[in-house]
Amino acid sequence: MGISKTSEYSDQELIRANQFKALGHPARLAIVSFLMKQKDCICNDIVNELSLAQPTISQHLKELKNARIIQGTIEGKSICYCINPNVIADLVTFFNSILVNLPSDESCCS
Amino acid sequence: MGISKTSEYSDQELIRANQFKALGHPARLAIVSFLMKQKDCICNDIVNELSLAQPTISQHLKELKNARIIQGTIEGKSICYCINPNVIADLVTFFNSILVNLPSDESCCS
DNA sequence: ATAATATATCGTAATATTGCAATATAACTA
DNA sequence: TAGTTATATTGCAATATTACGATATATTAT
Repeated sequence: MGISKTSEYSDQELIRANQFKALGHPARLAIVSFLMKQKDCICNDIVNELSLAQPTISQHLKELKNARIIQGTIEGKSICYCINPNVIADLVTFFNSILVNLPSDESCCS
Repeated sequence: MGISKTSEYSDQELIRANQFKALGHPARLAIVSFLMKQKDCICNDIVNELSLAQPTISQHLKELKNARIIQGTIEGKSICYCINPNVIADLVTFFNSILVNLPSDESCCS
């Protein structure tokens, strides 16, 4: 009957939720901000930048990578991470479509 | 030295992370989708819509409300929830600013 | 081959989240 | 007032996340 009463959640919903979950931790958000500020690829200056141990950063990077927020390529003995522009563009579209679908008058709940 | 080596995380980062955390669960995302589809305010048809118990929905609504993603107003004996357009607009801006700051050529990590 | 550097994985403790039954609260209704 | 409906809160078990030391892997340098 409802969104999840029949099928649980759709793949789309699960993927989307996973993207937000990945962004929903200050350390991971800081990693994204850092990658953004650097313009070009940054490898593990991130470890020196955040006050977290290397395995912890590695774990956070893995989650961001699973959610496709970032991507990494091997660059000699280090790894070059950067933001995946497609996912970010997709998120812009997602929020824009919410905005567009909202009632124009904000009379509701105000 | 780093983002969090001196001060932990900034208020902005914590607020932002909290917004994403709120969106980072399929049930809460389904609530947002549902509110979006309804255009006007929906109260607790949500409970009938999702396959979760009423206290669980109430808890999820609380988290969305804390993160300012939704807002609720009392409407007689029920409560009218709807999406907060300001936060959504702010998120559009957030992701747009990431897009704008990315290097134009995607040579990096490709 | 050995050492050094960069990163990932494993195991595990501490903590947080999720989901719900039971119960409380608040507002209408008869 | 008592009953009903809509929602919130509490308490708690099951599960997931976070952080990190120890260790593994992979690449480059000597």
